[in-house]
Amino acid sequence: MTRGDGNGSAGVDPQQLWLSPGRSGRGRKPAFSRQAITAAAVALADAEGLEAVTMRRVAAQVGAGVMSLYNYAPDKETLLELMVDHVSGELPTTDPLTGDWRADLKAIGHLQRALMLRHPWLPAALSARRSLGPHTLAFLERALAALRPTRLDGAAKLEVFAQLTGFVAAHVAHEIAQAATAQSPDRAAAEARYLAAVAADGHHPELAEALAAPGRPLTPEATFTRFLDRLIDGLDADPDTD
Amino acid sequence: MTRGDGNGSAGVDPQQLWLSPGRSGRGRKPAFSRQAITAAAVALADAEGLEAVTMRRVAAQVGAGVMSLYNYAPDKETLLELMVDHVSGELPTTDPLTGDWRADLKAIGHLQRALMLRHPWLPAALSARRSLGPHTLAFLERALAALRPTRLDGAAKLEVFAQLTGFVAAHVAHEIAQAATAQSPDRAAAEARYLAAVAADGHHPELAEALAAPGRPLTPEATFTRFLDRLIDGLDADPDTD
DNA sequence: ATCATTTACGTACAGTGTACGAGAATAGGG
DNA sequence: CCCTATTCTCGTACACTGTACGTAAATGAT
Repeated sequence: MTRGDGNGSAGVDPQQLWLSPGRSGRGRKPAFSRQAITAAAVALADAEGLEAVTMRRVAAQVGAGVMSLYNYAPDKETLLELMVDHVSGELPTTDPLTGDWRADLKAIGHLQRALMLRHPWLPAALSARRSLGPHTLAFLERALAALRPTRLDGAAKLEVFAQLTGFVAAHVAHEIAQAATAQSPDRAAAEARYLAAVAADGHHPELAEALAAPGRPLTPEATFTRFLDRLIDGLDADPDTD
Repeated sequence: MTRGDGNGSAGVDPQQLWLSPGRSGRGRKPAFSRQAITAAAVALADAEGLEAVTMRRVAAQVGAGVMSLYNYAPDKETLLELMVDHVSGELPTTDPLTGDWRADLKAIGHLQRALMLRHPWLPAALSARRSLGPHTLAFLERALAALRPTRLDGAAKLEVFAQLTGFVAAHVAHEIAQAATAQSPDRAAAEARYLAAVAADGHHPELAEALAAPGRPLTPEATFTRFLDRLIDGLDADPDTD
């Protein structure tokens, strides 16, 4: 019992998903499509957040029976992967590159951030999910092209892309959380009150000082740009310089 | 629609948790403790992952009835916050700082990474959770102290800490996922086969080349250090230089 | 002893993902 | 044209989730 979970010997290709829808013409015609189901799930997540994406609600959205969804995705995890790749299709992959790999990489980071702001559930859905659907791959291809002027080896380029994506996701998640508390006055007030109390207890002098001298607030955009620039400017074109 | 999501009017202090255990002596004595319950939940997560942390299993672990847990934490979300702060207590906060703020910040990053590797559920639990328990605050205090030599204003220091934490979490999440697939031979083989197929389709020349010239593999440790150094070395001590 | 207060926890309920299987639709072969 | 294999739809059922509610027990103050 418990779950059987058995990661021991599942043994199915996790990427078989992306290959071969493979209709053989025989049998009943599908009444829905992966596209439609995925799009419905995305619409639901956009409107009400990731936790609103339940099999029942997605089914209702597309007008299908709940169990019919399982003909298009073997389980909910997979549906989430489909969602991630679906919205990744919004990322442009044909704009010309400038040839300045740092500038190109920064542009890629900004594209990712914009996508995540448009789909606030994306950072959460992305974390720990490592799927590589066609749209994700197309964007990866573009990032690798941007990195061509560097002399990084293949593994290092892939690592840079993963790192960049993770960094942007972490930043946007933080950004969204901050915006959410800022938009709810009572929540913001409660947090401010709590921090003030902590600062007043005498055990957190640095925090007290930081809160006392906040500085002028920057736009999230500016903060993101600053950190992204720092990260990318720090990257080295040649791996063997240290 | 779009974002409304309806957090509209919850309105309870989210930080009241950390203040006032406030026993007035009256009434039945508690048979358990927040500490014990939190520790049990952490042990469960360490052993079987975050999804094994259910109220029923935690209760069984500490020998309590399920509903008794709700006397110690108002809901599961809160229990997760308690868990985060609990393990944050493992972070040292009294080692002397060197005065070299970059080196100190790097050390802080390495401490965070070590903690997350010890508790692999931590990156997931951390993402989108923005609680500030006493241990988290103590560590924040330390980070602020490390940043004292800079001329950053308060908000910028806090931002640096949040950014660093997010960066480390993203990296470790990636690192853990990678280690997991590497450890399961069939999964790794399936992924390799899939990528090889994609590389062979002719539409992903950059990916094909990257896979063909992987370079010698680096340890996760080395990769982390490299990126962390890049990020921190890129930080500026003075906010007004651009 | 009474009473207000606090905690313990059994029961119950709405909601989750999904296994199973019965029925409907389709296409090819006789 | 029926037959049959195949593919799809989807109702029902089950194990499991978080937690609201209510009752019973324990405690300190009066």
